[in-house]
Amino acid sequence: MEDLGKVFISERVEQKWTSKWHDECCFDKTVDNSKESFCILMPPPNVTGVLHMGHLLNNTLQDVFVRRARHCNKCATWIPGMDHAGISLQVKVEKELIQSGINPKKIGREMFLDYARAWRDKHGGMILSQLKSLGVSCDFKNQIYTLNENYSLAVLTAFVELYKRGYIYRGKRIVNWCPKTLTALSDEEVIMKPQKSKLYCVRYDIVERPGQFIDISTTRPETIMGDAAIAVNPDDERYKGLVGLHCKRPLNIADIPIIADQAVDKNFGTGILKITPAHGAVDFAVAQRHSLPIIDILNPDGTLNALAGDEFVGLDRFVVREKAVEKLQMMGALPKVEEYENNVGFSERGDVPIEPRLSEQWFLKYPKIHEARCAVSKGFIKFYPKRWEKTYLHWLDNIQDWCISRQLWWGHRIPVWYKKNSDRSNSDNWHVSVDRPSNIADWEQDEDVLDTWASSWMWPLGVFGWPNQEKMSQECFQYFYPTSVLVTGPDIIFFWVARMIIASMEFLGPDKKSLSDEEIKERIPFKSVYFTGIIRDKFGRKMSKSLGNSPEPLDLVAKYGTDGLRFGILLSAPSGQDLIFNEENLKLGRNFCNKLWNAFRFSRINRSYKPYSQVPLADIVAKIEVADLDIDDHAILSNLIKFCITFEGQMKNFEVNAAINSISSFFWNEYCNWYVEASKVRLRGENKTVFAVHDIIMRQLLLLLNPFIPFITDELWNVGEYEHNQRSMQNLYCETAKDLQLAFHALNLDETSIATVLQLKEFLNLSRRLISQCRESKERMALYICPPNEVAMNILKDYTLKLQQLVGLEKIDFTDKILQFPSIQTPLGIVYLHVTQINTPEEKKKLTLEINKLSKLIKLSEVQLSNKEFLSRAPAHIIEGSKKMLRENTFKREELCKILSMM
RNA sequence: GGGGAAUUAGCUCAGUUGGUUAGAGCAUCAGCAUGACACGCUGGGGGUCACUGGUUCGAAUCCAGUAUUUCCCACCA
Repeated sequence: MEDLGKVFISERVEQKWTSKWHDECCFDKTVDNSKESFCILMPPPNVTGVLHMGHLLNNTLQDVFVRRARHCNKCATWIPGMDHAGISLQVKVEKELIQSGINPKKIGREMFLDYARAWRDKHGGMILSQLKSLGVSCDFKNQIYTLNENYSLAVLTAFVELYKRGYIYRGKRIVNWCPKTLTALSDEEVIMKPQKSKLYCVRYDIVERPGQFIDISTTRPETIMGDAAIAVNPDDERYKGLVGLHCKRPLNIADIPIIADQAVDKNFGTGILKITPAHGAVDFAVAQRHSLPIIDILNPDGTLNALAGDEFVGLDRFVVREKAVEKLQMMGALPKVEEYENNVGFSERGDVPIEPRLSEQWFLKYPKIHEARCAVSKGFIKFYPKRWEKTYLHWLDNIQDWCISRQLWWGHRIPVWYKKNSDRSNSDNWHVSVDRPSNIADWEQDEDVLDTWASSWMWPLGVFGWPNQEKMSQECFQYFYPTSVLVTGPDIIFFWVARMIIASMEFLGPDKKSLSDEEIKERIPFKSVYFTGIIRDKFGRKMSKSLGNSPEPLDLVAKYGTDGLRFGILLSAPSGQDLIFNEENLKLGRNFCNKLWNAFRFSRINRSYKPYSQVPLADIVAKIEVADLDIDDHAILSNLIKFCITFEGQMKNFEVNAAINSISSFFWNEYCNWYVEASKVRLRGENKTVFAVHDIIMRQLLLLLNPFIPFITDELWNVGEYEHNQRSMQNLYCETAKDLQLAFHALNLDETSIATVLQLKEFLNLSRRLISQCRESKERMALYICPPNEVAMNILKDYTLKLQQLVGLEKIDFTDKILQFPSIQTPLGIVYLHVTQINTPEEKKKLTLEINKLSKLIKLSEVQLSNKEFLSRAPAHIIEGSKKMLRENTFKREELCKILSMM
């Protein structure tokens, strides 16, 4: 065996294993019909993105799941991809063009797209290569990009099909308009932010009643010029007489009617609402009901147009707000201004307030809402943690039509052509098809592209080549669909998760108006959804570029090693909760790896016989001499099985954090701190059985740990020569608890050894406490033990050698007398420490304290056991337990009292 | 306004259907070069389980209410 250094140095092995895995095609998609399939689709990162902590967590989890699946004898694949990131990329390219003096709007669509593609090729896709270096085990040869020809076909086919099925329509409606990126947005892309603003009270004169006026509250005086009416609630007694009259619009002066509409809230402000049909969703609805004119005073970029009147034309909306206020004040039409906090919608990408704007867009009325609902509520798709189901269902219950067109160039261009010089509002003049019309010269294509999410929602179908049947079978759709688990953040539950489910319900299989439960089950895109937490900094803030509170993942790799980083991040990720990032945990991850490294070094140290070649578990077990097995061997092997059962359950339920803690606790506490230490005495004698037990534990740990820390485990697996000819352990089978039980059958493991070892542990702990309290010098000391019975005596006698080693004692002796030494009670008897000088008052104080504590417990038990209700209602084992405790504590107290009386 | 989640040691969190004296890791304190590991080992201290009621023989756990924190949805008057 080669010489391993004291410290595990991650970077020495990472590169090697990354290339090895990919050279050996460990992660290539294959189909093995004898095995269960397992498939994860990577949520495609934005082509514009760079690796951040969220990706790290998300992809580490996916990697853990897929690697674990491979060890569980599943035929597993993980398909990576990349999202073209519509607005995001377009904004980036525009910025770059402007910086180099090019007006992106003027160069035309084709040239812009050339620039965009060039940008993508140069800067795009950083993440995937960064992920590769983090050890993710996806099939990099099989990357899907949302603008690929095949994938685009899926996106466009979906559009065309939905149009044919009557779900897509073109409409002139109020949409969320981003004046910065000059495109419409979906409701989901609007972020509400609380803003400190002002509530202006504006005075409108009543035309028919000179000298009379009404006051109206508004936060947006710049839209007054677009007012088409003034509305009150029909039930509002105060204003009943006004309905049907007119009032004077104070800016861009005109007479506008006073109308009554239910949409007005009597209790807000003065109870009067100004109606600006082109610039508010409610207002637009009111205007439609009352056939009001629509006065659109805004340009797409947020400046005002001629309809606003000469004095405002060309000015920005916020400049106009100030000017309007000034003017109203001069006119005496502004009786009151109050400070006011309200929520304002911001454009997610542009980060400016969105403008509700009337415009013509493509809308989708969601299909298969009921089915998408059932898929989750009936448990065909399981959410982890389950509570996100409510959020999902609530969204579906309140779903609004989706504006899917974007006024951008980068993306999937809407597959609709209009007859040249014809009326576009008449659908007779449309050609809606994946293929362009044959006499293309007579047609012009819709200028817009689809919302990026209207392409990513096809992900589970598109990656498998839908709708092309040939491609689908080539991509093994039948075998891998539905995919196993989707790992993503809850922040895109509406954007993406819900929509993927809807798309799958609608498009998989024949077109049907509704689906049976069986059909829903067949169409689900994934069986489980694992929602990760959101990574926050230690102040609980989201990690973001603007706050600068996100560490650079690759720096962390350099500091803690990839394995340490992976382990650390999972350690701090309790399931179902946001996680507070703490670099301390990464240190723990690194330390864990180092501990594993050294435990391995220990298990291989000083071995005279040759390393194994190709070692199946059975061969190692066969090296054990059953007669040589001692209590610790029995206990550690029994514990290994117990721990594996726990671990398997946790992994099955996606409790990664808990699983890591179990494995860490078994490895560190049971194995390193107890078994390794206890076995040192026997290892002096080249005990084959002990070597074999170490080997079994190490081998199993490496297999179980591999999904979490793939580099170090593969390295050790090979150094340890569990496999001959330096093969990676990636696709090896990991024995289950059941397999272990079978393999250990011939060993006749005694499970009661676990309890006995627990007693020994406590005995040891208490003895050590006594020693550390009363230690007089660095010399080794002597203990005298007074066991309460034969059984305890025998346990201790068998263990004497180990005890001496573990406590570092000069001598252990047994006694049946009460000695004048400092003492402590243990489950295996009273222990006396031989000292030259005893501090009697101190000892007396200690004993009295202990006696008092016992007395309290005894009292408690007595009270409980004298309670008739308790005796008649509590289950037998609880009563028995209480009695046993009373007995034991009474006995203990008597013992201590005796010692005390002798002092 | 509607809904979700959280509240347990200084910090981060476990605590399974109520049941013996509430756990872990980190931090802290003390000790230790003990045949892998100081990225380590050993031991100690530290909790009125947010609060108030209720159900129960028995409540961190179940119920009701209160408080605080937090997230999501709705909302440019």
